[in-house]
This record gives sequence, C-alpha cells and structure tokens, in this order.
Amino acid sequence: MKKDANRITIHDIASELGLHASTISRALSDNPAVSKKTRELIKAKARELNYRPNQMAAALRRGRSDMLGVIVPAIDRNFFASVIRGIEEEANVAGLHVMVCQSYDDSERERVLVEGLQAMRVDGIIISTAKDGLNDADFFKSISGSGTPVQFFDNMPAGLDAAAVVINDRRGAYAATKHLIDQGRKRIAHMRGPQHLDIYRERFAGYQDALKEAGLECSDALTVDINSHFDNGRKAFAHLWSRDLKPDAVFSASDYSAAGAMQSAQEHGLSIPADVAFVGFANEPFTELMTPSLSSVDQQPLSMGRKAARRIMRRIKNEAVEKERVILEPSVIVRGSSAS
Amino acid sequence: MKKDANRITIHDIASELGLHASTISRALSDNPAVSKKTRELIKAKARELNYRPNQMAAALRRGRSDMLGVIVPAIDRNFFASVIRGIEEEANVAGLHVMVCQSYDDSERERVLVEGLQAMRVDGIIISTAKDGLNDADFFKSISGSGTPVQFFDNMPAGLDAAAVVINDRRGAYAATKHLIDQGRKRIAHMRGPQHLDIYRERFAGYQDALKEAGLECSDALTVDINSHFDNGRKAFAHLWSRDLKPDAVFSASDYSAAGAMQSAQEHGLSIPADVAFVGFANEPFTELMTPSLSSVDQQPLSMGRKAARRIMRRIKNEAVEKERVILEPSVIVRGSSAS
DNA sequence: TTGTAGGCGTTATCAG
DNA sequence: CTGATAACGCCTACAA
Repeated sequence: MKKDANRITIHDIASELGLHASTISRALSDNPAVSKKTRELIKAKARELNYRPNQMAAALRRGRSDMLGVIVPAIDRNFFASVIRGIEEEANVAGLHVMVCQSYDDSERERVLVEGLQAMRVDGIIISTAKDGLNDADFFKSISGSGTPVQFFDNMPAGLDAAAVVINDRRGAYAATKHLIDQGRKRIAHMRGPQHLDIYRERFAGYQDALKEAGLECSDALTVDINSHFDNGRKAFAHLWSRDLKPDAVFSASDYSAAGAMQSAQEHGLSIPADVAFVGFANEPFTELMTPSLSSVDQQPLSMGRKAARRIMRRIKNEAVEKERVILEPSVIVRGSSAS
Repeated sequence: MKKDANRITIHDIASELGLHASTISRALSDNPAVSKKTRELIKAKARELNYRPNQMAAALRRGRSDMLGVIVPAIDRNFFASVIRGIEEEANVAGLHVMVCQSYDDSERERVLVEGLQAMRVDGIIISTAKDGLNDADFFKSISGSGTPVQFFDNMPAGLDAAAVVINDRRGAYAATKHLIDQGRKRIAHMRGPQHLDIYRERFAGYQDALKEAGLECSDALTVDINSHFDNGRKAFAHLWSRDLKPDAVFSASDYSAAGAMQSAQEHGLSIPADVAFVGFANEPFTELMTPSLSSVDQQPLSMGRKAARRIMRRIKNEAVEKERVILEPSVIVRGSSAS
C-alpha cells in the first residue's frame, strides 16, 4: 500500500534518492544552486510519489502564509461576489490564496472570523463590515495595530481612519435622484438604509442634495426606512403609498427593497414608470430580469475588488501603513423602471 | 512600542509569568491538569498581550488543520451560496473553519485549487465540480486515495464511485414536466443542459419519462441546448419558436435560461402562462421577482450542504471511507409562469 | 553543488 | 500540578 500523498515529505524523497532533504527543498523551489540534473530527478520523483508540499510548515518557517482573508456579509449578493472575483483575479496572479468568509451581518461572528484569520496567520484581511451597527472601531484599530494589515471596502465602522476602497455613495445617490428629476418627477421618495451606517447616510445626503438643487421639497412624508430585503421593500412602499403625499418616483438605497417596492406598486394597480418610477442601488443582475427592468446605481464591484487586493498586497510587501481612501465613481444604469 | 500581537507566542507569556511554555499551552487548551489559579492567570495575561495562537504551528504539530475546503463553480449562484451556508452551519458548531474557493467552471483551475487545499492540509474537501466537461475522474480518484477525504455534491465527474450528496435530478425533472402536463400542456419543450454532465442527462431523462408516461411525443424539434446563461436562454427560445412545432410550455434545466426564454417569449408578444408556460430549475431567488414569477424545482441546497458537511466530518473522525451516495428529493415550486 | 544544523510555534510524552 | 524535550515539515545560513 502506497503511503498517503499527504504524508509524503521532502525527507521521503530525499531518502529514496540518497540525497538530503535540504537539496529537495532547494530543487523544488527552483533554487539555481542545485544542478539541473538532480533538480529534474527530484521533480520527477516528487511527481511520482504525488508529493504535496506542506504549506503550513512552509508558512510557519517563512513567517507568511500567502493567504488573504476576505470577510463579507454574504456571498450571494452579486456585489460581494463580484468584489471577490476582482480580489481573486489580482491575488492569484501574485500567487496568493483567498479565504472567503461570511459574517452574515453579525458583528460578533465577524470578530470570531477576524481572530480566526489572524490565527491562520493570513497575510492580510480584506473586509466589508457587518451591517448590524454593533461593530467596534476600537476592535479594528487593535487589529491593524497588531501586525495584520486590514483593508476595508464598501462598508466600514464609522470614525475609523484606515485604508479603504469605497464608492462615492453621495454622488451615486445624487445622480440617481437627478436622473429622476430630469424625467420630470416632482415627488421623489427615498427608501433609506439604516442611518447608523455611513454608506446609507451618504446616500440619503446625495438624495437631499439633488432635491435641494432642483428646489424640490424634502419631506419626511417621502422618506421611509428599509433594511435591504425584498419583503421589507414591499411593506415600505405600501406604507409610503398609504400617506397623503403620494410619490411619483422612488429612489431606494437597495435593489432588493426596490424590487419589493415595484411589486407592491404593481399590486396597487400602478403602472411603472408612468405612475411611479423606480431606481435601486447595487445593480444586482436580477434588476435586468424584472418587468420592467429596474434602473440602478452601479458600484464598480470588480474594480473595487481589484483595487482593494492591489493595495493590501502593496502593504504586505512594503510593510507600510497607507491609510488613504480610494474613492470610485458610481454610475446610473437607466432601465425601463425610470425611463420611457 | 508593544510587540505585534501576531508575533506573541506562548513563550512570551511564559517568560512574563515565570512559567514554562508547555504550561501555557495546557492552560489555553483547558487541560484539567493545570490548576485553576494558574490557568486564570495565564488566560488573563494572554488577553492582556492580545495573544493569538498560531494555528499553523498547531496544525503542523497536531497533524490536522481544522479546516474544510469547499470548491464551487461560482459563489454568486444562490444554489451554491445556500449549500455553503449549510456547510458552514455544521462546520462551525464542530469548530471547523471553511475555506471557500471558486473554480469558475474551469477544470484546470479546479485542479490547482484542489492541490492548493491539499497543500494547506485541509482536513477534507467538499466539491461540486466544474461543468466544462474537462474534469478527470482519475484525478479525483488519486486525490481521495491520497488521504484527503473528498465529498462531492450536486455535480461530479461521471463514473466515479465516491461519497456524494445529490438530488434526484431525474425525479425533479419528471415532476416539473408532469406539472406542465397536468396543466393541460401538450407540446412541452425542454431546454437542456450540456449532455456530457450526469445531472443534465438525468434531467433530460426525467422530462422524457413524463412525456412517455402521458403518451406525448418527444420530438427533437422540442429540444434545444442551453448553457445556463440568461442571454443563451433568450436565443434558445427564439430558436425554438422559429421552428414549425411551437411549444405551449418550456421546461428549462436552468433558471437563468428560463428567465431569458421568458423575456424572449414576451418580446414575441406571447402571454405567460396562457400561450406558453415556463418551469426552471434551481429555485434562484430572482424567480420570485419576475413578472410573472417563475416556477422552479427546489434542490434543497441548505440540507445538501448540511448533509455533505456532516458526512465528511464523520469520515474525518473515523478515517473510514464511506462511498454511499445520499440522494435528496427535489420539489416543484409552482408560480405564476405555469399556473393561472 | 550538496550536507548540516537550527528554528518557526505548538503540542504530546516523559519526568519530576 | 509543572518543567523539560522532542517532533511536526520546511527553509536557510553556514560549512564542506
């Protein structure tokens, strides 16, 4: 019975060839000090024995793991999946592995994940923090002070001066609202995300910017709170529509809520976009599949992931602490829900 | 300047307390041999120094990493995201970490990922294989013969006798088709996935089963090949509709293709489900958001993930090689696209 | 060009 | 109950 490949070490190869383990190590890492002949001999034997280098041992010895940890609230949101794809693209060419973890928007779990990744000695952590409002800037300060570089993207704890790649949420919201104004809408409602989070406060502010600029009223009666879920958006629209001041357009800080709202509007017998126009946020793929298709704000997730990866990889190499924020510009994708 | 938490070891704690490293190790792993007093002292000091155990060193020493590797084609398909959630639920209670990787349906990349996970000495690999038809049963045989337990789910290389959790694709397809027949449909088309993959052959077979049972013809003119993408589904329907024999129902092996097909049907001025009814496969969340909402076959992804995790964890503990297949029963979710 | 030795941070086994 | 020691598999000065 052949020995398990997992258990085969450079020593096994060494003894089979009458060489020393250090030579094997050198040959396998293409150290020019070893002669071409023996190197090829060694590589052939390694293949024959189905040898797999033990990454943990190597990592322990070298002091780095060549692993990047990524923490996102949930991988089934296309935004996060795309960011991860961007990260992987960059990391893979640099020979780094990517460990993806989900916080499920639970800050407690998030802490456990961060500590777990640190325990694995990942070379760096890329994270969009949980949106339950319970995460703690101090915790992240202590982490980045602890030797593991942390790179934020999208969402991050308020009041933290750290490396981040974000989009200009305010401008995105402004542009979305402006687009609705340009379509002649006068009573534009906003379904806004949790206001304890920067990104949603910014989106609310951008919405207000556009209204003010156009001299439109910015009434509480046109604002409703949502939590990014479909059913919630449905209820939010019903709520909005039950008030005296009926909107002729809705800008939602979330595609999911916008989708729910659209469905509710249709159930109210409203025609879209004639009676009410809709714009969402995140440009999830399903927005294209709806009838009518849902306009949305694109957040450049791929580019966000690539930039985040590049930046943290630079920091890993330089040991430098670069704290700037990279700010990407979003764009409004106009579809059937807001244009005839 | 405080030492980086990442660099703090049990030796640092030991010297600060005038104890030996082995005592620290025991205390931190709650070994009852150490006195309550010193244990608490040690734990306090560990917290104070912000100590993080080095998982790699521990893994190296113990011979296991407490990590599970998961490889899926893409994480942004809700089916896979849900399976992963199921896996995480089970793994986390057992104290295992989950490393998620994406093959992007590229068998070459998949091999690299498998080897990478082996190099990390993950305790086991859970995988749904790439659908490019280039994966190699022999490769996986050699892997599972190499000491790393491999647990398949959903898709796997043909002709491989290995542990797997799958759904009864044939029954799912049968039930979906039967549902359409029960709605009085006579010319039911099938948009079928790549026939080099077991799962899609099974779905095709289930479709044929239902037709035969009902005495309906199973014509080539009602079959069209798809690749699970939206645009492709669109073209597929246009193609189908350009033929002489027009279908009055479509069963698609993929939700994405079904969605594209529905859009194409609407562009042809057809009314759904009156003129043509649709049923997809996978029960992606967007199916509910469409107008009309798309009927689909649910694959029990959560349960699939949980079962896969439980089974591989059993194998890891027992060192036993259990090769049975677990087969889950799918169910048809009837929505507006196929019922009035 | 190859061999030797030491150590990365833990844990398991022996002693004491 | 605690201390000493060796080993997990690899890498890297340094020596030969």
